[in-house]
Amino acid sequence: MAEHRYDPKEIEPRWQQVWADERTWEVSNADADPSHKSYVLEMLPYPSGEPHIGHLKNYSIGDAVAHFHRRAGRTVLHPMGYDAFGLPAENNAIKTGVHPRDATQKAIESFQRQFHEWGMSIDWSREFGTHEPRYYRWTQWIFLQLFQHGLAYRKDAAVKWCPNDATVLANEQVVDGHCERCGAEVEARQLEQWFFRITDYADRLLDDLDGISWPEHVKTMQRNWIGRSEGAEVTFRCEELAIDYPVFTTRPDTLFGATFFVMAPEHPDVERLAAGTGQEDAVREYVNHAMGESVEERGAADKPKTGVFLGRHVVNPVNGESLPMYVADYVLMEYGTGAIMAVPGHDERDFAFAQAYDLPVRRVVADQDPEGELPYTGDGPLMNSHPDFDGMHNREALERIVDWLDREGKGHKSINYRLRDWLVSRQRYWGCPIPIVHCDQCGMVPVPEEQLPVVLPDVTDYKPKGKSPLAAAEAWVRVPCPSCGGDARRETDTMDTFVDSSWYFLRYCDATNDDQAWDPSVVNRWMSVDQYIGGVEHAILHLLYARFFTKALADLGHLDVQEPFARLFTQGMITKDGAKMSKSKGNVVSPAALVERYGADTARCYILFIGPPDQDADWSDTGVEGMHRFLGRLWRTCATAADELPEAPVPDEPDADALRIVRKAHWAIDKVTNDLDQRFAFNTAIAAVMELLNEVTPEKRGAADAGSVRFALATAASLLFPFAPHVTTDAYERLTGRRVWEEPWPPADPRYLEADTFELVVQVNGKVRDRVEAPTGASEQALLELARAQPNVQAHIDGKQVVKEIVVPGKLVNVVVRG
RNA sequence: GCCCGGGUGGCGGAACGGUAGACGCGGAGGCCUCAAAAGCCUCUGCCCUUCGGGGCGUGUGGGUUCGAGUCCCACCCCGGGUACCA
Repeated sequence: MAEHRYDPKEIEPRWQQVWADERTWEVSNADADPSHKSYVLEMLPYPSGEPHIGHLKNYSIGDAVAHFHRRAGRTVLHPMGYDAFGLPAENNAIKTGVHPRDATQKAIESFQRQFHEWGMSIDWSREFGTHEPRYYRWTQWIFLQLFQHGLAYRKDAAVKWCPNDATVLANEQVVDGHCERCGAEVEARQLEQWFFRITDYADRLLDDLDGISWPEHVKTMQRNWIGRSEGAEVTFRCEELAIDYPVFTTRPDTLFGATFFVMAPEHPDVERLAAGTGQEDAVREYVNHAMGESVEERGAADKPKTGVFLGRHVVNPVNGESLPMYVADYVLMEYGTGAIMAVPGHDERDFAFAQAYDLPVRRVVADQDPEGELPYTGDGPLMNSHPDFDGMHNREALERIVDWLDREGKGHKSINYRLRDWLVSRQRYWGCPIPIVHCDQCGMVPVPEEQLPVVLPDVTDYKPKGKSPLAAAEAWVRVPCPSCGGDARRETDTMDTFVDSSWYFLRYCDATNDDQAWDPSVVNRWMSVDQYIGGVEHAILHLLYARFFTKALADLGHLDVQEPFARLFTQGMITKDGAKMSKSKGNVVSPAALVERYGADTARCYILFIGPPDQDADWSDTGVEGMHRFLGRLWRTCATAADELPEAPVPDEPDADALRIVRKAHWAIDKVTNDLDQRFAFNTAIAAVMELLNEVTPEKRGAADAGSVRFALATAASLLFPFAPHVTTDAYERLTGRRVWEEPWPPADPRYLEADTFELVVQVNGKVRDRVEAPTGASEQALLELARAQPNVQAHIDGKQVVKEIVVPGKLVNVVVRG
């Protein structure tokens, strides 16, 4: 008899070849029927170097979901592509002179090879890179759609500038005052840039979060980022200069407590306010200093409050009081109106400023203790305000005061957002060109659709110089104006790469369409993505932008869905020895090395077995060995059984040993199905298959008949298929002659889920005192009698008074005694 | 500071308010072998034991309950997000 040895190096390529030859995972748009389609998508990779362990986890999760959905009878769209534009390839080009396209292409090939070696069930007919003209042609088309509908615009604004990458950044790309990418300290600059009007969608982006199945913490992060605040805009007049200054406040109920007024250093009126007051020099000096501060310095929370008197006053509209005006850097120009009313009694920042500059503090909201410590930011009845409002709860007074202001023309309800418009232009080379031509006569002219794509030209110098390297491609820049035909120049900025990834999920639906970005009738049938899977680091940027694009494109009539990702799963990080893997730490686990040593099935299974996939997990080298042993045992047991045991059906009345393993098989079906369907509990699903196999090994299965053993083993292979597709396919074929991916997901037979007897747990005063075999359908009375008959139970209740008896049918009995 | 997660054996982790520690790793002993590798079997939370069993155990302190890792209150520690947003 032939010795069976588990050899992934032989098994895995053999089945990968079958899947490639037969294009097993391709789906036709004709089969996209909303009643049974499933769109399973993992975030597309940025192709740089080799795939890392996080990719393996991401795509192992996605592939398991895709397989499970397929075998549950759904038509699964499971595509793959590459987010290929971006700075790392360009920075590499500056260093080495290698064209970013070549470096990117090399990385893409490495990703492609490994995805194949991992056995991922991907529809390769829909593959693309976002750097290919056949893709970015449509990125440009979308830009023009937004431009033509006023959602893309150019304006001069204070923007965040990364001096190292020599480009502007979106607000979302600035982390603690530093460039998200390179870590350099970000500067503020006044520049004319391109923006997308995402703020128009703030309310919808907020409201529609309620309708999607996303992790609550991701929704919370988006809500905080959008930062909707309800309040009022209130007008304070500077009589000396006859200028009205509106301020935004969320606490109009504290208007009577305002004792001074503060403007941001960037406020355009600061200089003219100070003019002629004797404060000019002090103000100018302060403003210059504030402007010179880095974003990080200025943003430090514990920074002492500083500011300078402007020499002017404004009138508080509710009581006519005259309030001194200050300029202080704790007020931000980009939020609200760039000016605030200061209520030191009920705002910590205003209080700190008042302390520093010896300004009056007035309590206008009573605390539990009316003379309690200030500042008090909580609620309570108003005091020291106005006879009409004193004693009224501040939340009610808030409404009344705003109504009053409105009637008097001094203010009105208002809503403010933290969200800013999305700055999308970049002064860099390796990105999608913005399809706009600047003409002295006609202004900004969109490149006509039929001339798309505007192809990214080759340049020799990628180095950023404060303007795009494309500006050096003179022959490319100079074009006739599409409108008047006169001399004109192309826009030389490129788009933020987040633009590329904000619509790729739409292109997958109709990836080979050369006539349009997509056919709406096709997209409407595949979308929304049923299950999206990726890292939580994209909780704000990518996910917010993609939602915005989807809504904007829907408004323009190009698709019918409002939300791109119906369900989201965010995976945890894989660490090594508790630390993030990095080349500098030398603790990188390479998927390629893993697959080489153990095979893809082991690598994929272990990464899912290691713990709940949404949590961080620490890599263990010995843990992988264990998984490899398990897969080897599974394959060997199946292969041997296929050779040695005759083919036979499961008997109608299996004997005791057979019944045990058939029951275990159905238990495992039930468990794995639930773990996959209801939760993302891959770790416990795999553990259930391990338990099943442990019952069916030759040493453990006793006298079970061949049919029952074959059934249990085939079931184990079938259930493990979504995680370890090669070894299970091979084992299943040996046992049944059929292809497991063509088999429907097995149903659990309820007849086998419940046994004739169960183990009754007997407690006395909540402590387990015995366990005893009991018939499944026994009455409560019968269970009680059985329980009390046990000697050890007797010993614990003997001589004591039975106070109460609890019976949980099918589970336990608890006898409560006293004395 | 605020908002989320999370604290369970030597380790990763299981556990509808009902047997805490499934499954795996690691460890101990054994089988097979001339020997090894591979494989297989048994045991493995801590303490006590007359070997029947008993006591203690899920970050800490309270509470609810016949019964709490699970629910409630207060607190401690770790991780993440966010922070002059008026």
